[in-house]
Amino acid sequence: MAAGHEIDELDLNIIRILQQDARRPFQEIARDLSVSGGTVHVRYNKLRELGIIKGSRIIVDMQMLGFEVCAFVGINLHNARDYNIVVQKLKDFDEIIEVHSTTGAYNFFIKVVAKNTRGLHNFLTDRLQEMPEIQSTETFISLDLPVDREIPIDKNQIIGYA
Amino acid sequence: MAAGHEIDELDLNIIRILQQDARRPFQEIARDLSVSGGTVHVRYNKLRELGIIKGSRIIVDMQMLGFEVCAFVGINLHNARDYNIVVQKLKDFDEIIEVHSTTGAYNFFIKVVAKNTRGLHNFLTDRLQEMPEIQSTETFISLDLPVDREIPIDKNQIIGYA
DNA sequence: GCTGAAACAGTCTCCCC
DNA sequence: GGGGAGACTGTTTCAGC
Repeated sequence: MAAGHEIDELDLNIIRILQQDARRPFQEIARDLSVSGGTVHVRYNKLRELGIIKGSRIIVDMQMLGFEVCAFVGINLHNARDYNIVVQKLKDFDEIIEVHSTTGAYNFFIKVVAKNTRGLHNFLTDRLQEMPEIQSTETFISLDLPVDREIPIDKNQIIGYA
Repeated sequence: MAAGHEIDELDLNIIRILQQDARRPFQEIARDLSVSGGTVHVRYNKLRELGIIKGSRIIVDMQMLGFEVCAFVGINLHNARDYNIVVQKLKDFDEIIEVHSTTGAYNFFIKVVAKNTRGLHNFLTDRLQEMPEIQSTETFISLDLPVDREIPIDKNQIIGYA
């Protein structure tokens, strides 16, 4: 990390709090951490500029929004050099919310949401498997998500951490 | 959905905006959507009470926080009825940020972060594969994440949506 | 169910230490 | 680099429609 941008325990505490609740007022955070609101603000801006904090999102209930099904799909290409073409095409499918390029048995690993199993089936057969670059796919439907949490930052495993 | 709690286009627009930036002031949202700040506030409270909005998180740069490696691990159990025991044990590993129970070739599919490949290797061999309930694992290291986005809610696929 | 106003609280900047 | 003051802005409640 660039000189003069070391991350300290205060930064980590701010991140830790905002990982639980991104809308938490800086003043409240300041009180919890026994610093002034201005300090929290300055640190937050620094973390955003450094790119450590990339943004924020509300967490929505997928099922209540009508997406009953979540699945992972392993994708094999005929030709690994179609990488960029395939990424571009995958981006155009709204159902796909993550595309990972992976080592191991698949070229890509994608996370997909669908309204129901029929929607997933249509997506897989009519759209994904129609792509000429794709050789084969394997689907894993997520039936339950017993653990879903943020990356732990308590461990001081920080680059540039003093 | 319970009567009297229909979700309308205004609710969806509020969700859509907050999915991009959870810290966006309600007043700004109100101006964008040509309603009063009070209305946005009431709608937000309703969506939280209904559980459609479950919370919010900042998005942090995993790599800058010292987690260089992200991987998916498919897990097979000797005995599917060890489900609960295994979930409990997996919860205790800080490296594991998602545990999915899946159909297909694996009983579980987990998402793991680690400091580096050595950390991942230690986790897999010394800790995960030491669990007696686990028969086998298969690891897919995520080398790149070209797509990472929120579930689309533009499509009116909402339960109870008028 | 929404608006607009009013009281309260938080943001954000800046100057001083 | 942090604290505190101050102007600005947002939050939250509520009477009135």
